[in-house]
Amino acid sequence: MYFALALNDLKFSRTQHFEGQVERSKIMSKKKNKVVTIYDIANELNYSPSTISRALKNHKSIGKDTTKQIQETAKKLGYRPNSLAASLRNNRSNNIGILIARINRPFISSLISGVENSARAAGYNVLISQSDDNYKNEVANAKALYDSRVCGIVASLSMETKNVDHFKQFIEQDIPVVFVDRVPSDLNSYRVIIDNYSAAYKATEHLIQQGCKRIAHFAGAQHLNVYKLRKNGYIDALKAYDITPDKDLLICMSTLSFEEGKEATSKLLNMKNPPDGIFSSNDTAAVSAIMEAKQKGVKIPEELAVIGFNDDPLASIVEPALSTVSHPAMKMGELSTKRILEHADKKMEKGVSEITILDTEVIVRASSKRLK
Amino acid sequence: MYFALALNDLKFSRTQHFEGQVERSKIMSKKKNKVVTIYDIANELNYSPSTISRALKNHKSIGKDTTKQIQETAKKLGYRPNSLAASLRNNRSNNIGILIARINRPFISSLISGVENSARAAGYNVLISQSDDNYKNEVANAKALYDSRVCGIVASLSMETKNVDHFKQFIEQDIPVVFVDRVPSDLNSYRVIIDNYSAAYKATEHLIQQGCKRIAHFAGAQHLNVYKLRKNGYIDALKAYDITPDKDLLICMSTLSFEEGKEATSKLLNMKNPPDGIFSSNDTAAVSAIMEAKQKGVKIPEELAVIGFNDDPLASIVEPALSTVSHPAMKMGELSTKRILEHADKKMEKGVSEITILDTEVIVRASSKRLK
DNA sequence: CTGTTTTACGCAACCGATTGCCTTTTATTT
DNA sequence: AAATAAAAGGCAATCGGTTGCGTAAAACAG
Repeated sequence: MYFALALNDLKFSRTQHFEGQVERSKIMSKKKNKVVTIYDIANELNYSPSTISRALKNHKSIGKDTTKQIQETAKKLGYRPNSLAASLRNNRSNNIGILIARINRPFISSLISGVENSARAAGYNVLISQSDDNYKNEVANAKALYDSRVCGIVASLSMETKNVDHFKQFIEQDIPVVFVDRVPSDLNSYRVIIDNYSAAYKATEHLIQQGCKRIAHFAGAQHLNVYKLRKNGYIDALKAYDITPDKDLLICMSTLSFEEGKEATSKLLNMKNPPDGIFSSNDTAAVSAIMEAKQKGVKIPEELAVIGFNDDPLASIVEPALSTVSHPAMKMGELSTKRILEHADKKMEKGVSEITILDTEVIVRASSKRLK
Repeated sequence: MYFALALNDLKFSRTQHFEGQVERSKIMSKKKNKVVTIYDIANELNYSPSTISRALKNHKSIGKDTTKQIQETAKKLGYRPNSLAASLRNNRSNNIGILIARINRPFISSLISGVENSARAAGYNVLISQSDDNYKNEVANAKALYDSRVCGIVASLSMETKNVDHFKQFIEQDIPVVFVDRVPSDLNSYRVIIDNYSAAYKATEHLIQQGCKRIAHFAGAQHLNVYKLRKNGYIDALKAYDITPDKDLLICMSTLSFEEGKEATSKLLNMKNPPDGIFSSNDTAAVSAIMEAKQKGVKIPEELAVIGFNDDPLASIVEPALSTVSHPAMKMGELSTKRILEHADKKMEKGVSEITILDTEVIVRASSKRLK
């Protein structure tokens, strides 16, 4: 009897280096920073660690009462699962990686916010990385996220990215990749986007309906399909209203920055035949256009109507307030997380992409309101 | 001879469940998604895994040549360390946690950006969590970050936080906690802040020097020391210039939101003896004041000079451009990371906090420029 | 009262890197 | 040349949770 009890007591203690370890660990357990593991629960209740593990995740092969008892004891002891251990064993963490160009931009930080909210609600953590719009950084960050065994990634391409091979490592390991906004067109993946073409079409159409005849467009880097689609929407809207696109009014920028916008506006306004409207692919450049025009004494919207894209906070502050196109960043982040979490349940077919398209709307403010 | 070779070949293969495993693993290794581990390198070069591990981190007990050979082979085989395994063993990851109220705010997203840049440069990842200015979320997020074994955290308190016990778990485990901006005053930790008192003093002084006699202040929640210090700086500046602080001009807000600012401004302007200057604890409320004043036909800065705090992008867009106080968010993020990375080298004394204070400057723009 | 299924749980390998201690070999000292 | 020190590397335990397989006992069927 004595032996049986003794054996029982030792049954699930971990293999130890030293003979005296049992005593030592008892002492240890008095220290406050001792962390509780499933082995401690196992010892407490005389179950095996496997039973504890299963009970904690409500595995059906463990009895109802046992499960309850174990879960209560776990709570009583203040057990906190070591996710590193589980991740190592499963070769997958519960971290979602985010790969974007720059965190401190309104659209992106709202996107991240959306991802974070929904990820955390589901018990996942969020790892961020920014490439600073640099291709090499993007590749390095993709490696780093891969190495930390993220269970999925949300990505928006850098301005420089043309080759997307660095995402293939994820796809090969069946790690879901969700591209948002700036997405590649030739990779088997999830995509969460807006209909850039029709958004641009509607924005341009709005300017036309306000009486603009010569509408300029600030286009972004054309290898990024968001900007290409916006440009196409712009051109097709013009054509639909029998306006011949004028090459001089199509300004291709590389970053759509404040400076680029300012300079472009300056040139446009100095033309012998200046535009009476500008549709910018982002709000930053649009705001710079407004400020430059005002400085030059050009009346907005009477002489120059302006509409931007994104609905950044700036848009409602600038004067006159900037008309723009809504870009549901937060929502896009939430949907991206959803795609990743759902992915576990299904098998993605090779060569198939799942695309989620969100609605946008033209937000009309003073900068383009010429009628009435 | 035959046996010796055979033994040698098997020497470092992991313990396997099945007899036929050796063949099987050879087949496996042809699959492209086989991941290379130190065991593979060990087998390749006939060294033990421990030697590989040491060589890869340039441990001095491994010979120079051996180390070189191992590192080259590692590269050749495309070895990528499994940080989960290392983290489990060391009970610490190389993830830095960020705990803030809201990601999509200019100051915060720049702060995160600074943390991310410097962390990644040092080979660390960044985990984010936002509390939405809710105390319970903050506590839960702290738990989550703790559970994922971050090696340090950067935190800025939520508006609601009064009790900071949820940070003690980190300190007990010697995990460095760096508070930024909204810091507690009674916790043994690192802090990266600006001198809020003197920044506010200087901002208020600036308004006085521009001829303001009745200066109002938009104060934030007073249990957060940033806002309390700004209020104190404001009051002391007034006193220094023999202006008696008027209680009616001291508006305590809870969130310093656009709406709160608008409402407060409206009330102030309706007073029989309205203020001729406003020093706001943030730019959002300051901008709302400008807009509200303009709408009421109050001239800025002639009838009402306004200065904000933070230098958000909005500040230079609003018209007239908002004077404000710079808040080096990016820099603060970088310094926070630095504190965490340095922490490993030193021992923090119980009861001692290390505080880093950054310079700020008053940025004078049109909204407060009354002279000349 | 046997034979079969189900229930409930234990065993031990496993994930991959790290590290204290030990052994063997080589270099240095007296 | 003997003794000591230093260099180079291996052994095996360890971190903590997970899981395929095996088994004893209980429930059920016949």
